[in-house]
Amino acid sequence: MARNSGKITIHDIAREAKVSASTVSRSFDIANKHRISEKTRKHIYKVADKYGYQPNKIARALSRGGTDTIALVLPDVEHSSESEYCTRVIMRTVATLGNLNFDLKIHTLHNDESNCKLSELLAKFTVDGLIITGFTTQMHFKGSKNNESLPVVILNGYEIPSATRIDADNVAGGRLAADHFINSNHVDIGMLSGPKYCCNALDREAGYRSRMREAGLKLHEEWFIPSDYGEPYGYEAVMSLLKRPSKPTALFCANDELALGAMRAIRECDLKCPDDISLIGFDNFSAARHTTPPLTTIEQPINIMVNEAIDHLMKIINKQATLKRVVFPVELVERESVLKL
Amino acid sequence: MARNSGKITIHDIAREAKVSASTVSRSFDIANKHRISEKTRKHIYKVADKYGYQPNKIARALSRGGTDTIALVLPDVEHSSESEYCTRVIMRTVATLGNLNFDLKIHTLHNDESNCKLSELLAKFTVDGLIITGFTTQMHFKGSKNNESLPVVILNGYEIPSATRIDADNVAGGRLAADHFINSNHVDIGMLSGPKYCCNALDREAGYRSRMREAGLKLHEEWFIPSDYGEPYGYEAVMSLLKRPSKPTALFCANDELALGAMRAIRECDLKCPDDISLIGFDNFSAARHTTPPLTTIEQPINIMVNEAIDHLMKIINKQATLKRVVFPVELVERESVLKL
DNA sequence: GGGAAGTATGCAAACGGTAGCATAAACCCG
DNA sequence: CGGGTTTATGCTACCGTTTGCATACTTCCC
Repeated sequence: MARNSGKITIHDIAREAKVSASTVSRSFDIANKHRISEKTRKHIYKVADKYGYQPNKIARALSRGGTDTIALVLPDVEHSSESEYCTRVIMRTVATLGNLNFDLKIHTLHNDESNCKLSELLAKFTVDGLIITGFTTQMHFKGSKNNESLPVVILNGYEIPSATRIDADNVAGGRLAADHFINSNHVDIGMLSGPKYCCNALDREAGYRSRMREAGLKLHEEWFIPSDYGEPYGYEAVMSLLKRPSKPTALFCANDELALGAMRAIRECDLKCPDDISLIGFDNFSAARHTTPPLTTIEQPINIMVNEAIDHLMKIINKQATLKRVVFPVELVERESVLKL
Repeated sequence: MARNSGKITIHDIAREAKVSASTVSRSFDIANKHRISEKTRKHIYKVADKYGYQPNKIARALSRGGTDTIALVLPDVEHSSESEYCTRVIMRTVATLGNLNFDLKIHTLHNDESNCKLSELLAKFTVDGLIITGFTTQMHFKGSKNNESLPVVILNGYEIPSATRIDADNVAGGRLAADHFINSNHVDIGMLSGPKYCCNALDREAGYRSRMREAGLKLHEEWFIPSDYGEPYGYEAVMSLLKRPSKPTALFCANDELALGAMRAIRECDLKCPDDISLIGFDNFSAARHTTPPLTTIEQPINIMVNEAIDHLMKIINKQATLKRVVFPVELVERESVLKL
């Protein structure tokens, strides 16, 4: 039995308005392709309003063959350090989709889905397209064999064959950080380099190192400390670092949370940031402006990136575009956590 | 033209397996109501697997009259202080729904939707139910006239007629905070009382005041400072407070972000928390354990509340339950931001 | 061994729209 | 004014499932 039985349908309106169902259908076709006289449209709208009629989207989807819904696929992490990132992406996505009259579904990925075919995911989620974001480690999806481009875009994540990939220029971000330290005359610099398995952390480190090399700076390997993302890890890393005889004067942190932990460690060792140790973070998450001192950090243009992701996804859905790779520039937002020597 | 043309359908499988479409359909009916011989089921599964067939959920939805998806409705705030809350609720919701084979949609509310009928929202979003969360100010939805209970639950938000409401016991939370200060022998206590229009802040304040009154404490109205939620507001409030001749020895903050701002202000005035001013927050968001000092705060059982919301929503959808009002107990998690006098 | 009871399957009518084709009406213009 | 073009609408066959009812086939038991 239909759960929504009792609902009024296009036929009720047609009967009441003394027109055919097609006419009613056409009068609700937003893209006014099928023309209809303004008079009947008005008339139909009046009847529809009177009965509170709304076209049934499911029937429409079945008939048209598109759900006007896309899914945002996120890592399945309840205690995610990424909560701010997730929320920003979600909020921006619903806002942008809203203008396009698209809906948004949220899915997380379970292990048994991590190596199925992307096209199966689309069917399973009942959506027209996918934005997969935040998966920084390798994924094992199978693309389409015939190399047609699927309506899938990877946002800030590990590459998937036959899907468009959009992310921030993490390498450039690393270079920017190194640059800023170098311009402030720091020489003994290190890095909380983040997770070894995480592509964005790796890129940030690569950029940082390459700029250091260019400047002829010595790379002290013992000052490159990998760890998971998360405040406590930054804290621990810096705590252990500060016990050593020789310390860097500046530390680039692969994300802001690590920097937060670093700050706490510095404070607890009765040192001061930036006087004793300068810090640069990455992400410019909201807390960064309220730390003591406010954190200098690297920002990626998340909103723009999300918009681009959606824009391109729509083009693929409408068969107006295919594969693409976009990298967005990042920028350094300078606050007070770096000391000029 | 159907966008997903070329997909293989139940009829393809039927033809290939030399059975009727109904038989294929029945073999995919999880709730094995329509019995089918194990032999043919196996056979059909084999064929289906071979062709990678998945039943089309849209057609199923149309036929059955239910989408097996619900929508989570959130406030439309990109720079939300609530990002951690949102993410936690979203993550918990997808996880729980996943077990029920339900999908999750995310929607925000625009002004033009703020006073339509709930049943229209359900149709517009194409979902079987709604969880509306985080709207702490009054909403103007119209319920159902015939007083049947709609599949809508309000989680942590302002009441809506004819919808189930679930939230934390904010009043008790306020009492708990006052209690803790009182047990630590504080007498001159105040509150960053949060937004005046926000029902949970109001409840927290009411509980706090009532416990103070019971204990015979003097209510210094000038130490009750309302403001929006957000770190900067806490900072400003305490900054202005600290300029006054007489100050409280303890402050209850309507949420953790306010407490964070308060801590910063205290630090910048060269005072110390808790030595000079004790602080209690509300929410126990993740940063609370990493502040200096770690923040004593009140925690609401979000995961349990979300589960209850979904559980009850499912019951309404299946017509097994109606209206309900649930309040969940909160608890104080003690850390180091309160000084024992 | 023949009817009752149970089981496995097929048929066809929904579910609520959309859209191609056909038709009718209106308009245009030499 | 009559044929050509445009515009507005109706008819009907889908879209891919589910499901009530009918049917055919088994079992079973007296």
